[in-house]
Formats: sequence, structure tokens, C-alpha cells
Amino acid sequence: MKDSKQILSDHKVSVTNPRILVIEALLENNNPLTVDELQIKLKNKVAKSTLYRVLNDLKKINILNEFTNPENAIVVELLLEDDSHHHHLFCSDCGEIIDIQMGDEFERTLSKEIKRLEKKFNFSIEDHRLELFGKCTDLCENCS
Amino acid sequence: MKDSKQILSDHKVSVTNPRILVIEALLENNNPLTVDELQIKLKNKVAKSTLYRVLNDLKKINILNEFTNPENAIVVELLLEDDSHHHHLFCSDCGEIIDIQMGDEFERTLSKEIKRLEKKFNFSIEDHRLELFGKCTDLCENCS
DNA sequence: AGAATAAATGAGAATTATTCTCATTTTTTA
DNA sequence: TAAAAAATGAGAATAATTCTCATTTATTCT
Repeated sequence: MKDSKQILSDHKVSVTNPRILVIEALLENNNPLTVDELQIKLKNKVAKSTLYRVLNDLKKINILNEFTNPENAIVVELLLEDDSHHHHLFCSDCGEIIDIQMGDEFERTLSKEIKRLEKKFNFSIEDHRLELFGKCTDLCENCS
Repeated sequence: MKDSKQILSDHKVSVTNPRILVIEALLENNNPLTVDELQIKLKNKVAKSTLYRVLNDLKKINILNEFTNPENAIVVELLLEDDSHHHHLFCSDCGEIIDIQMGDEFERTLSKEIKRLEKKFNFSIEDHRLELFGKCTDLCENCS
């Protein structure tokens, strides 16, 4: 597992206990967590106000991806690799969020479309996000 | 413009003034609005609690699409046509949200990928959402 | 390593967004 | 048109997030 202290010093921010704990909690999970889930995982070892502050700090140094689940609750995940472009699959039964990679053909087709849309709307498009919604049929330990 | 009273009675819910006003405010706009923008548009003609209730009512009868903007604020739009499948383009300068249609080739490629992912994760995938982020370069009246 | 400086933290207050309660009003039923 | 059902407004309650500030911790500079 990556070294949380290293991550912080690499990004030239001070290395503090709450930051280490938050990063480690996120590193332990393969998939994104809601703020509540993260708070529970940290078990009061980090004050609520500090948790929100730390999340904002991680956003500032661009190692945190933040989005919302279908219930509009904020969800976060660490983004450490440069090549970590991925998307998300949400289960409406258990709330699980799974990181997914799309195939090259998809990303190529999307790039073409994006060029078309940039012209059509006179936009410069810098990023995109794809979210898939469904139900995990029987493998998930949370779904009965 | 569509008739808001008709829309409500078609969906077998009672036709009330707040519902009519909310639907008309949403119909006037081509593009999605945040709850605040909607509230401002309605200028206290609908109580805040009623606005939220009406939005929930419209969700229940499946004519409201709800998602979040990059600041995680809730955004809503009416979904009246069956064939209205579309996606969204967000401007990070002015906050504008534009409805976009992707070409057939894109949706075909996406369908193929979805089939692959359904097998890989043993999921049944029912819906998807694509969000594009960028800046409108000079056409928007809000961007200087 | 230790003192001085700068930055971060914890606790809870403040703010904001959303939901809930309930007496009154409006709509629907028939 | 009367009775029954449903929706509304106003504000209280709740939940999520940010802010404040005195104290603690980390960094910097000898």
C-alpha cells in the first residue's frame, strides 16, 4: 500500500495525523465512500469539521475525486495515478459503487463526439464523467 | 408550449396552483435549473416547503430528472417526451447547463460496453448518465 | 535539537439545504 | 354543492457543511 505520509509531502502540504488517517481509510477501500461511511470508518479519530477540511485539502492538491451518488450524497475516492481514468457503476439495492474502466473503442468514440460538440456549442470540453445505474444481481454481500 | 394542467391530470395527480407554477417555470427553460434558480424564478409565489414537495411529486410521476452540478447543488429539469434521452454539458465559468444529444454511434458503442460490464460484474444495468465539463468560450451572455 | 513561526485541529456555533408538522385552504369526489 | 381527501404555507426540526477561535501540532531556521 502507498505511503500516506509520502503522498502528503510529495504534494508539499504538512503531514498531520488527521490527513494520514483519512488517506489511509480511503486507500483501504478499492471503491468510493460517502462522507458518512468515511466518518464511521474513522470512528471519531478525526473531528467532523476536520474531516471536511481534510477532504477540501485533498481536493486542492488534486488527489481527491468527489461526486454524488443517486441519493445526491457526496462520495469521495483517492485519485493517485495519472492513468486512473475510470467511471462508476452504482447498485440501487445496496448502494455499492464500483470503479469501472471503459474499453478503448468507447473512449475513442466519445472523443469524436466531444470534438463535434465543442464545435456545435463553441465549448472547450475538458473532462467527462459516465455513471451507470443498475442492480448487482446476486454477488454482493449487502444484497440479500 | 405544453399545458401544465394537462400534464398533471394525465398523470392522475391533482391540479394545483403551485404545481402549475413549478411546471411552467421549468417549461420556460430549455435547460436545467438549480433549486435556487427555480425558487428565484417563482418569486415567492410558491412556499419553499411546497417547492420541495412539488419537486418530489414530479419525481414520483417520473416527469422530473434530478442530478447535481459540479458544486453538488441539485439541478432539475422536466422530462416529458419518451424519446428525450440526453446528456449534459456544464460550463465551469458561468454554471450554465446545456442539454446535449449524443450521436447514434456513441450510444451503440456504449450499449456494447454495457453488455460487457453486466457480465463482468454480474449486474443488471438499467440507466446511464454522461456529463461533460468545460467552458463556453465566448457565446454565453453570462461569461464575460 | 530547540525556539520561533506558521499551519492545522477540535469543539461547537453558525449557516444552509431539506424535510416535517399541523392548522387552514384548495381540489376532487359523487 | 357538501363531504372527504389532498395539498399548502409558515415555520419548526433535522441534516449536512462551513466557520470561529483558542489550543495543539508541524515546519522552519538556526
